[in-house]
Formats: sequence, structure tokens, C-alpha cells
Amino acid sequence: MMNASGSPVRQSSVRAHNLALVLQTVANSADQPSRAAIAASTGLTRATVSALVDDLIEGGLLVELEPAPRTGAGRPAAGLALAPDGPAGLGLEINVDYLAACVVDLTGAVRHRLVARADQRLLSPEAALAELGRLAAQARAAATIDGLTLAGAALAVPGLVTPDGLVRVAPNLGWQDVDAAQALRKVPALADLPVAVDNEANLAALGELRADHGGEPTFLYVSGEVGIGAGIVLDGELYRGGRGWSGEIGHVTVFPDGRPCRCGANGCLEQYAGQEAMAADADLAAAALGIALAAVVNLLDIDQIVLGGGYAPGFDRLRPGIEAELRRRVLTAELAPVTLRPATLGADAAMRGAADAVIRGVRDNPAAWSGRLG
Amino acid sequence: MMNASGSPVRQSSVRAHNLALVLQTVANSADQPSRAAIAASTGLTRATVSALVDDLIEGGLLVELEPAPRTGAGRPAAGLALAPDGPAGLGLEINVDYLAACVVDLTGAVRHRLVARADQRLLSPEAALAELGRLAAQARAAATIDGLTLAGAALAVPGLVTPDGLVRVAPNLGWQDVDAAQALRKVPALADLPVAVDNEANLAALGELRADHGGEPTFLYVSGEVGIGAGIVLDGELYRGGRGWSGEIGHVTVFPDGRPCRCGANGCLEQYAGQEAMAADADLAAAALGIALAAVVNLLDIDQIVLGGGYAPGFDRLRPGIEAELRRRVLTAELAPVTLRPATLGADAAMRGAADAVIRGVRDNPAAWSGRLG
DNA sequence: CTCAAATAATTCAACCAATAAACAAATCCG
DNA sequence: CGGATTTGTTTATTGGTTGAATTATTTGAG
Repeated sequence: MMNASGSPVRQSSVRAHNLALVLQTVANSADQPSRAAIAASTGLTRATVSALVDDLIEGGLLVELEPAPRTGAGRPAAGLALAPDGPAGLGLEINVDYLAACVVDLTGAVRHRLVARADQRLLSPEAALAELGRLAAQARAAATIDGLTLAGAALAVPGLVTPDGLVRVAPNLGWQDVDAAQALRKVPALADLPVAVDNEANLAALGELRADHGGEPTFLYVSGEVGIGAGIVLDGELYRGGRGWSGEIGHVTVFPDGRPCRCGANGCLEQYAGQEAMAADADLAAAALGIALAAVVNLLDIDQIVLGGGYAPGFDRLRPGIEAELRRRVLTAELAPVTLRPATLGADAAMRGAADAVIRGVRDNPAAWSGRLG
Repeated sequence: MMNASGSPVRQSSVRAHNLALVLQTVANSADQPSRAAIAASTGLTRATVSALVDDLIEGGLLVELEPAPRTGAGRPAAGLALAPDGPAGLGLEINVDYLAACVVDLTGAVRHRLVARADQRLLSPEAALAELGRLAAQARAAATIDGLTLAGAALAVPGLVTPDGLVRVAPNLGWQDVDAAQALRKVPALADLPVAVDNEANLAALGELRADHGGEPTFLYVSGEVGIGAGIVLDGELYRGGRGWSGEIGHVTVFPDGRPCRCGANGCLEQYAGQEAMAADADLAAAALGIALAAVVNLLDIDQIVLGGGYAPGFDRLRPGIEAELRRRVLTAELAPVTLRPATLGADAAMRGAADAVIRGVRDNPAAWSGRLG
């Protein structure tokens, strides 16, 4: 008999959930909250929060800040903060003309950053991944010197990626069916790390999500490089789709009988708002983008659109044209406006998002990170 | 300080979750499972399942079937099934040319069904809702005679609805800012029921979800009436969007400089695949639908599309044209096919989905239904 | 300078829910 | 009739949260 849906909850799941809740409360807090403040904020009792915080400190995820600010009568509170020397994430990116790696600690600070510029299309996938492996090993060595322990690695690729890390196709790299996850796992320095591979726009969207921390926003991140990709964040969660291939906005039709696209169709957005086309005619790029984005808003009722990649520098140039189409074509435009803004992270968005994805995994399930917590 | 995200989990939440798990396991099971079978399926122990099942029987949600089928050695199993006289859902629908109400019990069986044909555009919203209230009261009376207790009501409306039940605009009814939820709550026979209001396509999608019970499918339901709406189901959950206005596929642009639409834009899908346009040119309707659906698939990586409403009868006529566009315009068409199928529920889909939404609420949180379970 | 008030954090008994293992019930088969 | 087998229940145990009491550390008043 098939397990219908969901899985049983045992007491340990309760603990795991509440550990994550406490950790996230600290992470999303503007100041350094005390145990009592966390209790008030979460609804847990002070006793429970104390026990959970002890475990998180023991596990190296939280630190207690000794100097307590005076705030009135009573015993001063001991502030809590994410441990800067706790688990860190290794973010990797491979793109047309560069390789990059970075180490981001639990607090979100970028501790190391390495970029190697070179045209990857001239290399075989194996050679490119080997080179990336060397960069990753270098980043890990630097992290180790800093006393950081890596919790995992994530790689951003401009292409279609399956959940188990197989790159089915990355047109601009010229890749097809490359098992990037396996290649990276074979690098000795990474052999003991869980390695995830994901689409570049998806991870960049996660990077923007962290920058916009706190709430649980719904937004679309659009990345305009040679191709155009999008990451869809719904209620604070990245939506990947059934096979992990969501966000292919570059091949949404904007002019049904328009320019032929290398995908075989006609009138794909990419042919009007890709890097080359945008340079040739920015107004047309904006109009085409507006048409495609209006479709997204009509379908998903998204109220925030973030333009990243190559769109961020030219944002002011594109904005009026996009907004005109949105006003015209979004059914609910008068009832509720759509916010358009440039990405806050620059070219590093995908790499940062990759590293963030790793530490997000730790934050969402701290019990799994430290054996001592379970 | 703001509660960051999520809420604490206490022991009672564990029980609530596992109660729902057991109930859903019975609901999604093809046969009448025994306690032992549920234990094997869910991973809970037989002792725990026994205790939970006792509570669910006590609360009137499950019944034990005495006649046990012989299946080999050992003590015969006592089959369990959803209680047909447990809580039921009242589904309501208001559309251009009819009002409808139905009562669906916990097992999903339609126990009562009332339809009143009349052009609602000739009535004021107040008069139409009053008439619907009478129909609802009649349905409730019939349910009471059957010994059914209503758990709530849900109303399907062809328009934009806010989460608190305000109909912002329903173009084909000529409605604007009508508080449908409040109007129904004022009906004496419904005063003690929770009343939800939702978009017609959303609820119809939920109806299809139940018909396709068991898994946690991702699909798009498209309803082609005078206007065109869509319900988006992701991983077994209806996606409503930030304001509840998702699925407005009728106003996705298919021909940017095409026919003017009453929304003010040009080239909306509705102008090419709405009821009138489809009657005039089915091939054009199919092509336009294919273009818009390809956009959805590219964006959301959805692998199943269900055509309902007016599209269901003409499905075979439309299919080739739609599939041709999908093959051409979906980037991942070669990697993974998109399934196109007609809706299994007919014109009743939205009303059925509304009733299903109510009993879904009970199934998802049985502890809240019966005070005895807490 | 001492003591009361206030606030933070910990300790401890009680409780709730799931678990594991033993036990009882009901049937089949030799 | 008796062992094998499977279902369902009982009982002691464990893990985790709760609530109340307790300890810790500060401010402020007399």
C-alpha cells in the first residue's frame, strides 16, 4: 500500500521544528534577542527556549554575547546571535565567461570570494568542472584556515538541471547531459560535502530573498544574460516545478510569428530582450519584457518583480517601457500595483544565492546539522 | 518584536497532524484499510494508530465495518472507512445563467444537488445572493433530514475574490465590490456556518484534484466559459497568489497588437479562445490556447493540463492544434511531454470543488472539527 | 548601605503523546 | 484439537513541552 501523503510526526520532529523556529527567530531579528524575547516572539515558554538555545549553542549555531546593554531594572538579558564560526556554505557558479566560488557564513557574511575569468565555451565540460573544482578547493582551504566548517556546496548553472544534479542542457555553455554533481563530488577536497546543482536564476532568486529577509515574500526574479531565466519565489519558498525546470521565461512567446529562436519556435522573449537584442533596441526589449511579465502577473498574481543580471544596470532605461505594458496588460493593474525594482546583488547574485541555499538548509533543519542536537 | 515565521509546535500539534494523517490515509486508500494496514502505510505504530482511530470514530469521522473479508490466517481485520454521516460540505455556485447548490459528504458522494436556471445579469447582486441563500437553505434542510451536519459552505464566483470573501469584480455578472460572504452569512439558515468565497476556476481545479485523488499532482485547470480562468494546483495545493487573483489566463497576451479586449489591452487569449471566438474559429482558438499554455508550462514546469468548462465537450477538436503549439513552443517538450486531458467533472466542477474545499478543510484538520478530539 | 522590585534564566515535577514489547483475540491449517 | 499467524490492546518507558517555583542579577528607594 502506498503512503498517501505526509509522514508521521514524532516527538523528535517537534524538537527539530522548534530548534529551527528559534534559530530563524534569531536570524530574522534586527537586534540580538534574549531567550525571553524569543519566548515572547515565538510563543514557546522560556524554559523550552532555554533548553533549545543551549542545544544550539552547544551545536555551534548560536553564540551568547556577554556585554549586555542596560535597559532598566532587572537582570540584564544575554543577547544571542548567529555564530560567525558555525557552519558555512560554499557557493559555486559556472557561466559563459567566468568561474566563481564564495564562502558565506551562517550570518550571511561573505568570508571569501574567488573569481576566475575565462571563456568556458572553449573548454570541455570536464575541463571546466575540474577547473571549478580547483577553485572550490582553494575556497575551502581558506575557509578552514578561518575555522569555518562547510555544511555543503551548491553550484549555479545557466541551464536545465534535474534534482539529482544532472545538467540536461546548458545552451550557452554548449553542455548536454553533464553530471556536474558527480564531477564535483570526485574532487578530493569536496568528497565529504553534499553538493547540490541548480539553475542560475533559481539560485539568484534565493540570493535576493535573503537580501529581502524577514517576511515571506512572493516575487519573480528575472535574470537577463545571453539567455533569460527567472526564479519564482512563492511565500518565501523557491518554486522549482515538477522536474525543476520552472522559470523558462526566455522562451515565452511574445510575438507568435516573430523572429526565429534557436529553440525552434518563433517570437521567444529571448529574441527581443536577450543581451544582443537589448543592445540593439532597448525600447523593444522593454516592451517584450513587459508583455511576458504581464503574463506572469496575470497567471501568478505576483506583486513584485526583481530585474537582475544584465537588466540591473539598464534598469532605469527599461522601466518605463515595461511598466507601460504592465499597466495595459495586467488585469488587476488598477486594483493593486506591481512593484518593479533592480536586483540588490550584482553579478554575484547566483553565487551568493548558491551559498545561501546551503546555509538555508542548515537554518531550516538545524537538528540535522549537529548530531549533538538530536 | 515580530514573530518571524512559523509557529511553535506543541504535543497537541503532533496529535492533530497524526489524526489528519490517519484520516487522509483512509480517504486515499482504494480499499477499507485496517488499523494494521494504516500503521504499515504511515509508519506509525499499531498502538498509536489504534488510539487515533478510536478518537476519529468517537468524533464521527470514521466508521468500522463489521463484515471482515477472509484473507488467510490470523485474526480478521476490521475495515475502516470515512463516515458517510459525518460532516458534509455545502457547495454553492453563482454563474451567468444559473445558481446551484450541492451537499457532499465526507466520502465525496454528492447527497443533494439543486440547480436554478435564470439569467443572473437581470438581477441585482443582492437579489441574486438572496435567491442563492434560499437555494442554500433548501439544501441544508435536505442535508439535515439525512442526518448530515454541515461543516461549512463555499461559494464559487466567476470573478476576482479577496481572501475575506469580497467580490472585487465579476465582469460577466456585472458585479463590482460585492461582499458575497457577508450576504450569505446574513441568511438565517447559514448564520452558524463558516462561509468561504473563491474564484470559480480555483474551486473547479480543486474538484479535479479530488477526482485525481491519491498523489500530490501538479496541474493547470483551464475553464473556458464566456471568460477564461485557470486554477493552478502545485504539489496537491491550490496556489492562489498574493492577493488570491492568480490564474487570469484569459488576459495573457497572445497577439500583442491583436483584437481589442474589454479589459483595455489588445490580443488577450479571451478574444481568441473565449466561447464566442471558439465557436467562430476553433483552429484559431486552439492555436491561441496553445501559445498561452506553452507560456504556463515554460514558466511553471507543469506537466498536466486539464481542459474544463466549455473546452471539455470540444476537447478532441482542440487537442491537435494545442499540442502542435506546445510541441513547438515549450522548451522542454522533447525532454518531458505535457499531458492534455479533458476535465472529468462536467458543468458541476466548480460547485463540486466548492463542497470539496469544505470537506478538505475537515480532512486536513480533523482535530478542529470535533471538540472531543482535542 | 540595605532591601524591595523587576527582569532573566534555570530547575523540577507533571503531563501528553508516541514507542516498544508483551499480551489477548480471532482465525486458518494441519 | 493445537500450533501458527495476524490483528488489536495494554503497559511501562521515553522524549519533549509546560507551569510554577527558584535562583541570578540588576535598578532604585529609603
